Amino acid sequence: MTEHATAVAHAPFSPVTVHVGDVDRWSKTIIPTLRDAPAEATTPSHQLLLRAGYIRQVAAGVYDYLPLAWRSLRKISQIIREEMNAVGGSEMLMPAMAPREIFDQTGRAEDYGDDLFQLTDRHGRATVLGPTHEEVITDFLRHAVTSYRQLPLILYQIQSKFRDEVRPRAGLLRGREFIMKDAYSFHLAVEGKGGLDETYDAMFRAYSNVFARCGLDFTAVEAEAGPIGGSASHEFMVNCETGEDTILRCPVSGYAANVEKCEIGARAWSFEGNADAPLTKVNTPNMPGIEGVAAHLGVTAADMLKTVVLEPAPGVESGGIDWVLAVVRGDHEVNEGKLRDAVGFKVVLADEKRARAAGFAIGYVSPLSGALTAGKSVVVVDPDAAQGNTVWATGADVPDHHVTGFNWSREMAAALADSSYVKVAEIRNAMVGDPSPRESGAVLVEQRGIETGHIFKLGCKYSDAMGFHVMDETQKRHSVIMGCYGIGVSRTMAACVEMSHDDSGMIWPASIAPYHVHIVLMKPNDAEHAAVAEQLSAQLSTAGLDVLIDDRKERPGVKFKDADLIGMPIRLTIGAKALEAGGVECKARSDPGKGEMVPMDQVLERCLSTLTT
RNA sequence: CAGGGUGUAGCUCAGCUUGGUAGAGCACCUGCUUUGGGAGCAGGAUGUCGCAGGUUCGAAUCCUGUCACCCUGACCA
Repeated sequence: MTEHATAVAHAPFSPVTVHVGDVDRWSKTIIPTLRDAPAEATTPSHQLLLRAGYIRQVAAGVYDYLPLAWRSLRKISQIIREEMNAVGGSEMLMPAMAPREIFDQTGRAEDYGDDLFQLTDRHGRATVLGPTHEEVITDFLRHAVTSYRQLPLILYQIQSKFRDEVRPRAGLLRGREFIMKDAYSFHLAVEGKGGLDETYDAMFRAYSNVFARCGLDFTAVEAEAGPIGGSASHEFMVNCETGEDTILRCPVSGYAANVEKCEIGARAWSFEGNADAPLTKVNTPNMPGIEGVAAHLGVTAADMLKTVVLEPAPGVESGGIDWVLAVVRGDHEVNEGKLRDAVGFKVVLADEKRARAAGFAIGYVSPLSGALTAGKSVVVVDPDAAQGNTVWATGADVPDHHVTGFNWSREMAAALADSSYVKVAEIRNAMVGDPSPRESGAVLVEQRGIETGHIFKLGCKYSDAMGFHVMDETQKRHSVIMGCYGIGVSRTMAACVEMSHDDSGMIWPASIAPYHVHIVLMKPNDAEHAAVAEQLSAQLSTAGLDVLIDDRKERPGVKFKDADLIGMPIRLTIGAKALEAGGVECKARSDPGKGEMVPMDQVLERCLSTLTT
C-alpha cells in the first residue's frame, strides 16, 4: 500500500472508547532548533522556547506557537477544561473583537487606557480587541438569564487575549497577544449554597488542581482585590527565582500574599518624643534621592520621614478632601491600596503642577505642609513613621532644604489631636523581615513568583454597570453577583520552562510535555531499526503515550543535543548496541546519567513507571 | 512613556574610527568519507547592510530623519 492510498472509508460516527497516543516523526513536522540563542532573548524560558523550536516572534509580544508548543498548550488547556468542567463550568467561545461601546458602559475603556487595543472598522465603528471578557459575557447573559433559577452559572473559554502592554517582555511571560482561560461565575447571593463564596472556594481548589497537575511548584497568595471586596482575590504564583512578582510568606502560619497586598503585624507607635534635639533647617541642594539626603545629613533613610502628596482619584467622592499626605519611613514605600482603605477613597499620585500651585514643595514636603490647605487635606502616618524617642529628618517645605530634629508631638501637637486630620494606619508595602500579621513573633520571608492564575470576587461591578438583573423568589430584583477567574495558558507553559530546565534544555513534566517519549533512531535507514521504532511506538501509543520519532538523517550527537533541548520526559535510543542485547536504551530527561538498556518487552512498563513517578 | 542599547546571510557576530567590488563561524544545497553527544574534505548557494533622504566621483561606513526590536522602571494572565 502506498502513502497515497485511496481515502479510508469512515463510518459516519464512531465513538472513541480508548485513548490512543500520537506518533509523529521529526521529519514530517517542523522543530527548528537553534544552536545559539537569539540575541533578543535574555530570559531562560524565552531563550529555550526559541532555541528548542517552540515559538517564533512575529512582533513585540506576539508569537507563533509552533507544533511542539501547541501540543503542550493543548495539554495544559485540556487539564484546565477537566478541572473547570468538574466544578460545573461550561465551555464556550466569545469573539476576540467587540464593540467599544460595551467597554464604555463599564468604564473599562478608560480604566484600561492605552492597554486596550482599539481599531475602527470600515464603517467607522469603534472596536476593541478583548483584554478579558466581562463585558461581552455580561452583555450576553443579561439577555439570556432572566430568572434566579438559572443561577448559579459558570462559563469559561480558552482564547487569545489582547493587551497593548507598555512593555512586552520575556517572550511568552508577558505578551501583547496571549492565550488565556477566562471563567465567569454568576450568582444571586454571596453566601450559602450556590453563592459566590462557594464557587470561589471551588475555583480555588480547581486552580490548585490545575497547577499541581501541570507539575508546577506554586503558591496561592492573597492579592490586591481592588475597590470591591476585602480578601476576595487570590493569585497563583509559580515559584521561581526569576519571577517578576514578589510574594511574602509567614513560615509559621502559612500566610502568603503579594507584596502589594501583604499585611504587616501590629507595631507599637507613639507620637511622643523625648528627644530634645532642636528643629534645624539644613541646605540640601541637588540631592538626588532620599539616600543622598540622608547621607548628607549624616543619618540613614530609616531616620527620615517620606511625605508623599496624593489626591483623590478622578471622580471619587472624597468628602471635600483635596490632598492626601502619606507619611512613611524613608526606607519604606507607600502602598496606594492600603492608603485607599485608610482614607476611604481611591487616591493617585498628585499632579505635580497642581500640587506645587497649592504650595507643596514637591521633593521637600514634610508632614507639616498638610496645614497649607487647612480643612482640605488629611495626613496619614504609617506606624513605623511614628516611633517614640525617634528624632526625624524630613523635608523643610521649601525647595533645597530639609530639617533635622523633627519631633511629632512638639511640631504638630494641635494637629495630632484632630483625628480627622491626622490618622495612623498601615500604608506601606510589607518587606522581608516585617512581623507576620498572623503569628506573633514570626517574620515574613520573601520569594519570587510568576503569576499564572488570578481569581477574583467581582461583586456587581459589571452587572450594575450593564444592567444585568434577575428576579428572586420573592419577586425582588437583584443585580447578579459575579466572580472571574483567569489562567494565563501561554504564560503557564513559559513558567514551566522557566521553573524546570538545565544547561542542556527543557525538562517537561509528563502531564504537559508535547510528547511523552522521544525515540532517537540512530540509523533511520536501517530497516531493522526502523521496524523496531515502528513496533515500539505502536505499543506505546496504544497505551496512550505520545511519541516523537527522530528519524532525521543526522549524526547521533545532533540528535542527542536536540533531544535534551526539547526536553521530553523519556528518551529511547534505538541503536545497534542495545538491539544486539535485545532492547533499547532508556533515559529519563531529568536523570543526569546516560540511560540504561531495557529489554524490549519491558520498555512500556518502564516508560509508564517513569512517567508516573 | 522616560532612560539605555541593538539593527549587516536562517543563527551568533566582524567590518564602520580613517568612505573605494559585503565577510567569518555555524546552519543550508551537492558529492565523497564518517556514524553513540552539535564530524571531515571538496564544491555551491545565500544579503535592498532596517527604511528614507542628504553629503560624495563613490556610503554598510559620514550627516539628518524615521521605523523596528531588546533591556531597566509604574501595570497585569
